[in-house]
Amino acid sequence: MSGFRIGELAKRADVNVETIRYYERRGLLAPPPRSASGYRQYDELDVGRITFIKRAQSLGFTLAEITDLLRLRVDPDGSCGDVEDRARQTLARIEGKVEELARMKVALERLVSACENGRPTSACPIIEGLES
Amino acid sequence: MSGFRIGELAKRADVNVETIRYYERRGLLAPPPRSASGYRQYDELDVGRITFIKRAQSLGFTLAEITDLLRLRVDPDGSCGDVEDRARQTLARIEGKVEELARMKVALERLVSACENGRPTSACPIIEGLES
DNA sequence: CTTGACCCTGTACTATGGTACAGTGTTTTA
DNA sequence: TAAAACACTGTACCATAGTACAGGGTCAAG
Repeated sequence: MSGFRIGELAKRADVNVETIRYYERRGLLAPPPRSASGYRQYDELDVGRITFIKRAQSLGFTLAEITDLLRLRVDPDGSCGDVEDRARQTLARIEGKVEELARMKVALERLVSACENGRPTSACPIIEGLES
Repeated sequence: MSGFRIGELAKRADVNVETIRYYERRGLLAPPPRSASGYRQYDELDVGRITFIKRAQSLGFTLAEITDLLRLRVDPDGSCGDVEDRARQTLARIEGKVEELARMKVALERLVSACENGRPTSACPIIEGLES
């Protein structure tokens, strides 16, 4: 319930202490209240905020995009659709990457089977197909 | 047919001149022959090599990984078992990336489908889902 | 025969997402 | 009460992937 300091928050959110201060500098975390001696005071909600940042990051959002997302959340005029649009854009990007990786995978699998057939490695028309 | 200089290669491969020299420094492009006056001489194949790098990069490979891929393609002595090993390692890496992207995709899809337009952002399930 | 476009090397700078001190002050614990 | 552990600010540093000069040399056109 009661507040804790940056080291404890770092442990709970499983990030580096420096990362928390970095997020504050970047504007991803609001400057928290300070104790009499100047120590940052955090609470449970801050764990959630960092979790949010880390999750969003793992979903392919940059810190700049996450800053936008966080700003949208605070904005009373922002609608859920705005966030959905951003998420859909990210989704499209991810799908494109998956498709291209699948193509690359097929090309490499063929290369491997060409090696198994004892073909000379100098002749590698499959990967060269990626060049055009 | 005939060779061309770095500016022409940059245009054809749609990259910056500096990027080409950077790739050469990084070992992604072999140092090309030089003209009498010291100008780098390129040919059509170099366009393909840069396209390959850019493609692989768009698939999420770092330049270090692409260096590996290129070594696989332009093998020094054609020891097929060695090449096969590297190909399999690269394949495993690709599969790992595909899985990672698939996880991101599923998470985002779930959150997007839970999102109903018209809700205020304070009640957006994408944001709520990311916090917990 | 000079101007402008191009190229050379080398170094410095950019952005992103942090991480690592240095030097100092504050709590905690043995 | 002293040392360890933690916190503070500020600055420097890391990797990645380039980009931008500075201060030259080269080459074709007018």
